[in-house]
Amino acid sequence: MRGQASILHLDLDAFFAAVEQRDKPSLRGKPVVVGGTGQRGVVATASYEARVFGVRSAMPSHEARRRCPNAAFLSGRFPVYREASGRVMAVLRELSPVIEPLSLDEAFVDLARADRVIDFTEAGLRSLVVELKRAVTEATDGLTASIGIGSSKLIAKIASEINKPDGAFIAMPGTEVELLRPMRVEVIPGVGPVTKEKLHRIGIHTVADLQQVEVDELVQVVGRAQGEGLAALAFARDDRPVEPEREAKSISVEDTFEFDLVDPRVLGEVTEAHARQVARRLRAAALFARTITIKVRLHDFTTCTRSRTLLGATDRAEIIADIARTLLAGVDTRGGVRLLGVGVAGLTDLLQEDLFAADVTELETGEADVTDRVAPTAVSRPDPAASTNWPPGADVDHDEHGAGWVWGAGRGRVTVRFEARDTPPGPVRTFRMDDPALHRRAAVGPPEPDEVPGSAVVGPSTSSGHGTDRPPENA
DNA sequence: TCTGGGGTCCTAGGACCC
DNA sequence: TCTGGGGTCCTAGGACCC
Repeated sequence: MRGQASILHLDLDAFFAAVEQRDKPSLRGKPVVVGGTGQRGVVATASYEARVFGVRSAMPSHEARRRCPNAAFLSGRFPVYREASGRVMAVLRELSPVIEPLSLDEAFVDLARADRVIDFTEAGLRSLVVELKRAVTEATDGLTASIGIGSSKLIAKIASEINKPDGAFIAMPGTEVELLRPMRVEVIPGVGPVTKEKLHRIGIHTVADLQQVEVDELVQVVGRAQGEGLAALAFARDDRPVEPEREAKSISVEDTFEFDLVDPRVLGEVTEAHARQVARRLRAAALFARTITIKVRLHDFTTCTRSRTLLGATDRAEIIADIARTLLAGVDTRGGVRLLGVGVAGLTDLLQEDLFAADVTELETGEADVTDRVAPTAVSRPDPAASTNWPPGADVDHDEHGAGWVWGAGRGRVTVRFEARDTPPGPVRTFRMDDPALHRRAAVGPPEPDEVPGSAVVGPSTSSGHGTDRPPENA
């Protein structure tokens, strides 16, 4: 904790859904749900209109559909979100070079290390917030953010939640403990459903309750690290710095299948495809990994992980794939596999090929891992006429009707609404999926290698700018 | 017809070393 | 012929975050 309210936390409001409403005029003011649209999908973001119906992040999509059948359910356009996020981060970086993005829609800023002189009085911070909110909205063509300012990460983050959406709260030094007192324990980051339940069981419901209890008792209930952490946070004691460049500790790719997979051959192919993707990301980051992990979620939702650590680090798809396959062989998958993941950890930027694993490199060499041989969705979706090529919300162009987005798809047909960010709500038309005049724009979802010749997709796709000619900032 | 995908951090036990 | 301690690395699982 610092003597000044010098940490700022920014949180974009209902970010994914807000981007969709920005780009799809007919959805403005209406419930929008972005997330997995399949049987096993969950909600990533719900617009505030959808939240009225009780739709929440992480809720299964079928439950969201039950609660709000009239919402638009969209599968998400991540290149577009990345582009908007990049613009917001650039605005923050103008304020201070010391920013720590937590995700696409959240970041901390260290105002104490700003390039310019900052007025840390309440009035000064208030006008900074007004200016910042205006800059974010301008840079993103209409998105809003909520901002919190305080003397620590804890307080800044909690403050940004207080007047959400499109709000701000400045917690001046000295007011922190009183601010926290009446709040429920789960406002403290790190207190999830399990910890909350444990605390409830010993009579702790509010931060005030937490302030009364002995550290030893806390440690007994929730463990050493968390107990001591909570005891400090209850009194707003938090000196965690804003860390601009945190290095990645692991890289992983996983996939939940529409139907449980049983066929060991198919599981092997998925493992290999994931391994290739992991290797590609390792190489893109110029990193090498020493530990290979697989994650298997079985039909009954039990999850197990298996890992092996090599003597030296690698970035080779064949080695990662071979070890992953060996690890998978040690798991009983006969009951069916719901999710399969491959990950790596122990990352370094030095190459040191494993002596034993070197045996398997003879299996395959060369550029075989540039494209996926098996797209997981292809194996999990036996139906070739499926609408996976036309995910709801995806950008399309029609030779005659122009720019639009996928309203829905099925039975060999695609319904498109023709509108864009700067047009009025547009008309809806239906086409055959193989209509040659109809084209997908942004590459969202399963990789389509033919669309991106010779290069992996890095950063926003060229089509994601919706008429802007600005180059991507964060590629 | 329940329950994503990408991560981080912590815990606990066993091997191994000094 | 009794049972040290500390430290590190590895593996597996789990809570939590957005």
